Amino acid sequence: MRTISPPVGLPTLTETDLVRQVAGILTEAIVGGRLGPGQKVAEAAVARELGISRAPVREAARLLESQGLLQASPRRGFFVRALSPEDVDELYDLRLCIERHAAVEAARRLTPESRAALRRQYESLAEAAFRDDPARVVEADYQFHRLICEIAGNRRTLRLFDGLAAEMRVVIGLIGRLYDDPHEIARTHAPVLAAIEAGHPERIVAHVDHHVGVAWREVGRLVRALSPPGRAAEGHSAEVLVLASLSPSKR
Amino acid sequence: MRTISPPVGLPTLTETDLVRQVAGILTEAIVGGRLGPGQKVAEAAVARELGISRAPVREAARLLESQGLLQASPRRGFFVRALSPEDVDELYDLRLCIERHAAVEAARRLTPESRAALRRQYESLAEAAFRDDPARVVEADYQFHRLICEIAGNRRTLRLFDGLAAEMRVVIGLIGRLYDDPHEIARTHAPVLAAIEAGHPERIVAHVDHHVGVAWREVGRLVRALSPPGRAAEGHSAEVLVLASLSPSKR
DNA sequence: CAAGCTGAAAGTGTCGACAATCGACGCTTA
DNA sequence: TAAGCGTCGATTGTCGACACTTTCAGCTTG
Repeated sequence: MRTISPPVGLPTLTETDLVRQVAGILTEAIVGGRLGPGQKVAEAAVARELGISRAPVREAARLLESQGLLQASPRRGFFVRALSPEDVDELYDLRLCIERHAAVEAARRLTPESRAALRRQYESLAEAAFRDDPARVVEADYQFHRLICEIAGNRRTLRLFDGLAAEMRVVIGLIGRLYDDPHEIARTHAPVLAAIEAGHPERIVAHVDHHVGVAWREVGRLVRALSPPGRAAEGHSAEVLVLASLSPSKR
Repeated sequence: MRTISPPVGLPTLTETDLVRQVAGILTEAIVGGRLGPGQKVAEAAVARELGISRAPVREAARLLESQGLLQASPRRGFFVRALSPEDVDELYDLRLCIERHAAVEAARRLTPESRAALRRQYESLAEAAFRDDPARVVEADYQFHRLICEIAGNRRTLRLFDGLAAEMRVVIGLIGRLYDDPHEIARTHAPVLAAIEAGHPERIVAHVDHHVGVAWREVGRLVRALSPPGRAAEGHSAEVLVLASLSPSKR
């Protein structure tokens, strides 16, 4: 689970919270592709597999529902949210909207430290691309954009970004390697970094628009290609889910 | 409870869901000011008062936590989120960001029907302002902006807007009458409506910026004024909460 | 008199159980 | 043979209970 934005003044209490643990496990299973879109998430099965009762599972499912990862159907249970092409458009439309704003704001607030961090993140991305490591490219890509939101300094925007990213990862996890040419990522990220460092709002917006737009079209194309026959993952929930086990702290 | 986006093709099933009912009741109590910021929401007390068990209350509380209305403190319970001046800034920063975008998009997608609906909403607002009815002004104001997001056609943006609005209403409900001069609302809304109808992106952004900016400063000022001594509402949870009762359908 | 300690009370986290409901299978019937 | 209906199993929605934690009032002590 990503660093949950520390509420206000709470000491970021123990993570020995079954609900959050289960939410993390389910999230990981979903974005990792082990739970495919449309697949049912039976609370009893999850509880049995994790060796806990159904109550924490229910609450975790409710949490993930509010994040858009699961979809609740009353009296029928929870299902992994299946993303339609329209969903992808909505997701990217919203993401572009906030990321433009965040990038401009990040440039305004850029400090030597955050600037260095952003550069480091870019380097890490470029290296992953150079090594042709799709998984790490996706991760570094995500972290780069997340860092921009973080530097912008609006915790709500950051939380929103995390939520959008989680939803998208359902798709991305499915697709596996997102880009045919990993090097293209580095190429489209560089101008964004440069624009933020230069601090010209119009240029920032233009480059963010271009960069996110590329990803938008790419993902949209892939989802559209997968969408009609994508019902293959309607698997039954009877089978074992192979969830990650709970941390050994408790039980 | 807002119109839950009809999943895929489901017939918008029964709302006889205790969890959602409780969530609605608590939301109403919070935005209505009966539960003040920082006040504890003891699940046992709520369950007792509503005559149900704690399980649905817990899940509803988690739902509201994800919406930002409540704040969970492990092992200590749920508290009504108290908004600091920084929170207000974050909220409005994000709201401005998406509302700009939504207004431009709404203008692009404006149909005769949606245009008429927007005008109607504006009229309703102007009338409430003319009659000097603060409660209805706040409501009509909200509905006007919500309609813009709705016309923009991105369901996620709309949901986000609803979430932000709910958080803000915690403050607004406290403040009571938001504006000293209700007529000013009508004055600052008119150019927004006109700009959307005209369809000039730059003008739309400019007017939305101005209009939301006014509200931002206004709310910010009020919250800042209330913030230091605002701890008065630290009431105990032992007292009766006077929640709205459950619909008579069940139990 | 203030500070720390101790105990009880209240409240949360989790569990197992039961009833209501949904979906599926098989049976009856035209 | 196909459509309609009833029954059964599985799963959800909700409940009450128990253990542990936190809180707070009263007491002890420096």
